[in-house]
Amino acid sequence: MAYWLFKSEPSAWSWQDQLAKGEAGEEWDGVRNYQARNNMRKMRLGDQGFFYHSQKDKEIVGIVEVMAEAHPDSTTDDERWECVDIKAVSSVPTPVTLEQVKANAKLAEMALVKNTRLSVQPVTEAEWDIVCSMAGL
DNA sequence: GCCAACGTTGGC
DNA sequence: GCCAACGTTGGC
Repeated sequence: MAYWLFKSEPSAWSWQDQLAKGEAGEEWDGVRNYQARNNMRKMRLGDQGFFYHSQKDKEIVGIVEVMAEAHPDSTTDDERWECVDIKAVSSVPTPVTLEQVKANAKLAEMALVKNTRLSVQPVTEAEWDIVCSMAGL
């Protein structure tokens, strides 16, 4: 199983919005970046990811699961763009801030730190484990 | 609100 | 195919 990180501006699509969708989940649409799209194409059913609030909060607030693999993005006719569907699994007991991630030398290679503008990122298993424990999981 | 980083577009 | 111009993202 692979791990990912989904970044969203709370004002556009927040963790609360995602939670409200429950088991129905939601398309992770609107991605217009090749790297992010390529990451989504690699996702498989059951893969898990962090849900990160950018801008104001800058923290990992929840865990999501891939419930549908890459398919055309319904928000555009441009067939270049695809998206996956994700559903909320749980909120994290203790949100992990960007500041905390930056302060941890073992997480220095995370795309969250190195490639700040990428909205859909891969997370290694080692990084996943560390962040989970920081989050109180 | 500013600005650095980076991706995309389009002229040549 | 290069590169300048431009637009967007996101941290500060």
